[in-house]
Amino acid sequence: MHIDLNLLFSWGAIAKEYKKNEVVFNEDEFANFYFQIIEGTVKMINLNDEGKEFTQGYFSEGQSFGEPPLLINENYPSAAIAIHDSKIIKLSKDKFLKILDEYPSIQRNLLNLMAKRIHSKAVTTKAIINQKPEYRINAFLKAHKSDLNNDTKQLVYFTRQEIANFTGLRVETVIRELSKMSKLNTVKIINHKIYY
Amino acid sequence: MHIDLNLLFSWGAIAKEYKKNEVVFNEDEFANFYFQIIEGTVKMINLNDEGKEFTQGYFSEGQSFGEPPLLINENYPSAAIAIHDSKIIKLSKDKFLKILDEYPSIQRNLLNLMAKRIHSKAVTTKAIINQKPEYRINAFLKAHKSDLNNDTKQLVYFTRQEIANFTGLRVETVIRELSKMSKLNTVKIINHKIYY
DNA sequence: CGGTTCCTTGAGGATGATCAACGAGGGTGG
DNA sequence: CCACCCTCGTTGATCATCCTCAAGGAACCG
Repeated sequence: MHIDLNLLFSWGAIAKEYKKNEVVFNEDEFANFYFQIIEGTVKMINLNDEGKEFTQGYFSEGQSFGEPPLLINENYPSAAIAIHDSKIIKLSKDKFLKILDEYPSIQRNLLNLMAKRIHSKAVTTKAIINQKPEYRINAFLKAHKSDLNNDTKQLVYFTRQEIANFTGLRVETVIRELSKMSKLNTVKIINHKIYY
Repeated sequence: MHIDLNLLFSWGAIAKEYKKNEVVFNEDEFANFYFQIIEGTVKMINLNDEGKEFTQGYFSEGQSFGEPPLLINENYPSAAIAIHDSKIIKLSKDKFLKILDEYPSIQRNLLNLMAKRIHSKAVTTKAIINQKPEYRINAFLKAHKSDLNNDTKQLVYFTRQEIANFTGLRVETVIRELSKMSKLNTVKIINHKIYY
């Protein structure tokens, strides 16, 4: 979902620039703003005690993120960090809630977006719980396939470290598992690049 | 969230009885109905290839479940099974969607519910990914604490098997971990019952 | 061409799963 | 009342798997 930029600006939203690796909000911080990406990419992550990173999701151009806590007066369960230089539009919580009230179609879009997110989180959790690294990686690759064309394998634009962060595995495990999978022809690896 | 029963009936909903262990819907089945529990309890689960069960959630009296696929034309990512004899109200998908259109306040309630679900799924995923059994169990216990009173420990109404299914661990691990935790006084175990 | 990020491989170890066997409690019907 | 059953809890031994640590190689970019 995304809300029309002119509408956002007319309600007093401002665009803010974030440098690569800059924090948009932190875990356990209270939610005060609606965020929508104009350009760039943001990741939502959790860090555990040992500093291991788990990625909840990536968001890019045209996408909003971090809405649920706005609706339920909660703190953010994860941190948001720009992974490229990004331009992000911010609107205060109360204005955002007013927009939802005034524009039923926006509220409906948001509802559908939430439904999609829940669905994909259920799928993700299911894959992660399945233990076996191969399942996790496969599920990740399937979920993040841009094109659903089955015939030809497509380049995967994620590093092995990123796949590890998404699947809760370690890089080395991802590497070893991917090379197993390439032997079984589940993926193709050409010149270190992954095709799925 | 729950929708007023009279309203549901006036739109043609019917109440159906389910026996203990009866399937309400299966994983990968297409979503045709809105479900709301009148009495009883339903669990949403996934089974992996080896038949190991992972619990996505429990739902009881007054709660609805399985809504997201209705909104996005998707199949169910998990199965729903009655864990007690239950009475559940069913309303067809198109009628449900019409209700959402006609009653903005219901749509808004659903939106808030979805926000809550996403939030708690994020928290769950975070805990599970944290690897360490102790974290997972602790997070589970905290999330399912009925009362937020910190002073006195309360009885936990889950079997060790259920905790295992929620956390993706095995029963034996849960048992061993719980007895470790009782030595550290994180939980109390009296006569096999868990207090947290 | 120097630095940074990413990928790769091996060896060793910790940990949770698995398997197997048994104990404990609660409810029901004879 | 007690004998049985069924579900739940417990314990120990062994095993497979993924993590950890360490070291080095490859690709890319200004």
